[in-house]
Amino acid sequence: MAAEPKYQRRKEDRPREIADAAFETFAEKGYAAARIDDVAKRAGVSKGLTYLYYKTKEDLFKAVVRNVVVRRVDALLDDVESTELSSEEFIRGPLLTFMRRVPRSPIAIVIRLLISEGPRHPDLVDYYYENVVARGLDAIERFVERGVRRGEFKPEARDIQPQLFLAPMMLSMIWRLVFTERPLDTDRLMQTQVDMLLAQLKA
Amino acid sequence: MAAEPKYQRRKEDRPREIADAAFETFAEKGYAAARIDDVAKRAGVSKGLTYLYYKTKEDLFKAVVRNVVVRRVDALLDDVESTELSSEEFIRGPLLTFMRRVPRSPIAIVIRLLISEGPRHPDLVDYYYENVVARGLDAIERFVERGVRRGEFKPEARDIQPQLFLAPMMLSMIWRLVFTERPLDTDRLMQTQVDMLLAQLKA
DNA sequence: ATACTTACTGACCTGTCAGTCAGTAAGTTG
DNA sequence: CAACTTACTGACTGACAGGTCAGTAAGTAT
Repeated sequence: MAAEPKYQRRKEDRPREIADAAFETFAEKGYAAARIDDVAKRAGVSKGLTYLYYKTKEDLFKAVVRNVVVRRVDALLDDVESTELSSEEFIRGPLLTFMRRVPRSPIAIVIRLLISEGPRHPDLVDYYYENVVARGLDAIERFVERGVRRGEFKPEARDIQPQLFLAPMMLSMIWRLVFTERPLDTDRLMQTQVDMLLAQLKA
Repeated sequence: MAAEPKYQRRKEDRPREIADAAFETFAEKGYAAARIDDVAKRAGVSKGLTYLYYKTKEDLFKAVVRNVVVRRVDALLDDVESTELSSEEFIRGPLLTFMRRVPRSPIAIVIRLLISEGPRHPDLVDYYYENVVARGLDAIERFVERGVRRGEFKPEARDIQPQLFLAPMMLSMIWRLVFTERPLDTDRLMQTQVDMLLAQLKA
């Protein structure tokens, strides 16, 4: 009976496994109420190992946010940008789909964490702003600019704040986070916003 | 030298004083990181006294939210409703002002607390929904309805979701909470939204 | 004054949890 | 197989903070 090993040594995979477990734990309990013991148990690992890869709970938290962010946002933005549709088709298609997805995605969880813990982690907020918000806003602005150059949008379209596209998405996100089971037709919300914006933008 | 008293007994005022101090402390640190000792010190009171008026930290938290909510919302909604302006004037005037104020008001702080602590206090979330959100949405719906009956808005206006009015306000709130010092022209944001909505609503 | 009630204090108790580290065993090298 | 490296474990510690309560003194009644 070759006593099966108590654990495997997997130096490579541990950090990500621990970070994933931490993400789930933070998502459920929030930062303060999440125990490192829980994270470790979830990752199928001892508490001590967590501290081998992440010096402190705060480090782990930052790693989690960065991790989720880079893994998701790049993909999302990339496939939204590479398209040859007309501006209106693009807005009604890929962009709308993107906006619908975000409130249910892990990004929403990260936002919640940033809202509650942000003030005590200003560098994280900066990181998030530069890697998500700024890039997203920029993408929208470049898209509008392209529409204007193509003659699909009128020149005044340039004055529209990109945040106007995201406002209903934001509301939907918060709504879902807080009033989980209260109904809200978020699709219609974003649909209408897009209709209104197109009415303003189109040449 | 009539040794001045160490404290005064003020049974009536203590609860509110403590709740106010708690609100400030929660606002600064969040629920978990706020210490009852801090709250007590801020209220100029001993830790023990806090526990005379509020059985637990959680009780205190709930009292704080309810307290802030009832004290603010009634006033806000009331003076928005009692007006004899035309629908458009009303939207461009009092409603816009209201929307501009909220993100800087204590309501924003309460929202932050609800976002982070909501999941563990479902009754608080219900309370907040019924006393703030539902009433606000309802007010908007009744307002639109009135506009339609007066012939100022077209009948399809009834299909507009009231949340569309609030979306940019929501975004402004979150923006301020997270990216405190990053600029965002929130006034213009809401102004444009109102313009777009009126374009859709007007007969 | 004196006796009495109770708002209020603050030292203490206790459970919890981030962080440590001596020890163990998985895997590797010769 | 033995000697060695190091990924990994889990019992332990120290600090912190929620909650308690015996004692104190402010105010009141007689």
